[in-house]
Amino acid sequence: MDLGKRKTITISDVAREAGVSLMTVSRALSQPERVSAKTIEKINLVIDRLGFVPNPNARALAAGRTNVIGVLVPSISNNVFAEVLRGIYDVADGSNFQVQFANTRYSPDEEERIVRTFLNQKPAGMIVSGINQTGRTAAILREANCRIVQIMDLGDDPFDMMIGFSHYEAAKAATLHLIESGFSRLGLLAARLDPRTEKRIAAFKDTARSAGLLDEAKIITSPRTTSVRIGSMLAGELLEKAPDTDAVLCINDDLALGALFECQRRGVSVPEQIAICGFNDMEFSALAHPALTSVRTYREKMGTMAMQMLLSAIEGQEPENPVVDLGFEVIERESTGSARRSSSA
Amino acid sequence: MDLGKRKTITISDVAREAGVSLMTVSRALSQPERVSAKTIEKINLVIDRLGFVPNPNARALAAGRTNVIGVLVPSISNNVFAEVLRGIYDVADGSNFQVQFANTRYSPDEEERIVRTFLNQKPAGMIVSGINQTGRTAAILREANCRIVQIMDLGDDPFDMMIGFSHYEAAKAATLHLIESGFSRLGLLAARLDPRTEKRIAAFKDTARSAGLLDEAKIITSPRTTSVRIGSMLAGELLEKAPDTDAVLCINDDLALGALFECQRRGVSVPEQIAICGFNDMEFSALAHPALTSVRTYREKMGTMAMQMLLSAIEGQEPENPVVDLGFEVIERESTGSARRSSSA
DNA sequence: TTGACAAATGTTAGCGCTATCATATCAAAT
DNA sequence: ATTTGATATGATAGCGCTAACATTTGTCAA
Repeated sequence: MDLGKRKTITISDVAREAGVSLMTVSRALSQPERVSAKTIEKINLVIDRLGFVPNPNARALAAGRTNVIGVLVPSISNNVFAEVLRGIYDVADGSNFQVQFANTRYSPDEEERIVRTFLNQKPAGMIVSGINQTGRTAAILREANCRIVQIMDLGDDPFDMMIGFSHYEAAKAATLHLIESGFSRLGLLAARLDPRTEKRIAAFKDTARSAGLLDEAKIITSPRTTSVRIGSMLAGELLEKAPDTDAVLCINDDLALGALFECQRRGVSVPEQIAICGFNDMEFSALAHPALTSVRTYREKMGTMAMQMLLSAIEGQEPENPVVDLGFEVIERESTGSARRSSSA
Repeated sequence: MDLGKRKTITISDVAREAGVSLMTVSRALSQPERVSAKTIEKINLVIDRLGFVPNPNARALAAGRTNVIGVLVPSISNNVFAEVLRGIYDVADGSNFQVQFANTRYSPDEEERIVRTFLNQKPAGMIVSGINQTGRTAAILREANCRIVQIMDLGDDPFDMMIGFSHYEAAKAATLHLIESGFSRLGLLAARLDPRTEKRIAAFKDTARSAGLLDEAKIITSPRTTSVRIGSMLAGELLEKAPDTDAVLCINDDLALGALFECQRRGVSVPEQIAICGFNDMEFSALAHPALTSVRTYREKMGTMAMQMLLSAIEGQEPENPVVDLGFEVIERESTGSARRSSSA
């Protein structure tokens, strides 16, 4: 490896070679409309010949701002966030802005630390997950000298802009679907108890209670990270503790898939003996056998729209509505399909 | 939002308040061992009171280097890379280094562009995926003034350091497993034809051919992004075009899961009528019903080790061996389980 | 008490770029 | 020709920090 210090090519090298002042080169780079076409062409030729590339650090220092968009999500390995990130990157890659990403590992303290670090780099904008920041994090963000989009959830008091859906309403709709399908001995599987999961759990409990169908013994949770394995484990626990359960709401599709596999292993037929409803409608849910009922959420779209709102706002174009509700949809499939039929039979 | 420009607090503000010179503050921050304990304490008090945070751009500009580690992977939504990234972040989060991540979308040109951009920020190190960069990208990387780790694959001529496994050997082992299990009408499902996938395909073909079992009609591929859905589609195609197939190697576990679901939908029993072998041993493979045979690869470990090697090298500690082969393991499960039994029955 | 040496702190000069203001250039209008 | 008002370009002063060297302070032996 060449560790020798080839002299870095700077804007002044380009200026000298092109026979113009350094400021003209700087303008040619960042405000080309203020430089004559002839000069720009001349400069670009030199830039190509020298292989010049501007130093973003010097730029940031001199300008007092960057083209960085800071993105904070709780987890990187959770597919839900991976899809949101994909949406974010899809839009960012077509812009001049650079995404810088960090994961909080579901820790509010970590989140606060990262927010400070990011803000220090004078980002052009930030995307943060959820509405349950600590008071201090919230205070820092409200004072931040950049535009902010909160994603994944909805609330009354956005820092700036917000795009998400109501976890409570979505889980309520799923629970109602089970009830309306004729199931009455409702179970719940949940893992990774973050604020959004808790809202879904609350919705399930409230809705089941209202229908007189709440049985706390059928609620199985784990603080561990959600996964197919945990889904199998929780389902096993449910089937043993409360074998009379006739339908189970899984707080996400990983758990639902794990639950489906566990039922298959135990010879418990889905949906005849137990119905399964997932959450998020991940790709595999439609393909599983039996296909899994789930609540569709718009994860990639959340990412793209968040980024679009942010970029527009940075460029001075205020969104008509700073809070966007992407909604959700209960997608009924085989795994909750036959309750009415079998009970009416 | 407060868009007013509260004056930024700089190192000189801290120095003045603490009654020391600006350089002492700078040292207290980056080389505390060169400052007396008393002075450090005094400075830290002022830093806390003022809420000072160093400006990373100024730091980078003055020092001519950053604490950024650039990470390049082809895709963000592919679980395989998400797991590698998790490993990388796990190590990075415990260090002073900051990960900056970009995805090349499997495009060599995009990769070249991103490498240029990254290198411009004078990163402390880079992690790049694979060994199939374009000539120009390779040239740039070899000249780069930073340490580099290549991940995901293995090759003879590392830019600097390398950690991965042999895709060819792993797919060969999987194919041999099918052959040795007594299957003889071998199919292959593959999607997303990147260089590593191609190596696995080549290994399957070579190995099947050597055994006199290669049937090109049983090789079904798609250039589209790998997914459970594509797995189902390809499996459907295979079952229709070559219904005599008795075992299928899927180039990754997403495809294998899709194939399993498709077989279940069509009432084709696994492994009695067709055996399925996946690749990567994702979490769900062990849990599926029947459990999926797969080739275990060490994705998170690849991330953690890559980062550890990189950080050690940056700190001047050369690895004993710059090329690390993480190996693989064929994990035999139910989905390829009963060939010998059924054929001997 | 004095030198000698290390430890601690200070001074100075940039890093590569942009903001800001100043100046030059040029076409069109007088 | 001369004024005018844009348009294009230039000179200068930092942005906030660190490298490199310079100086001061402290510690110990003789």
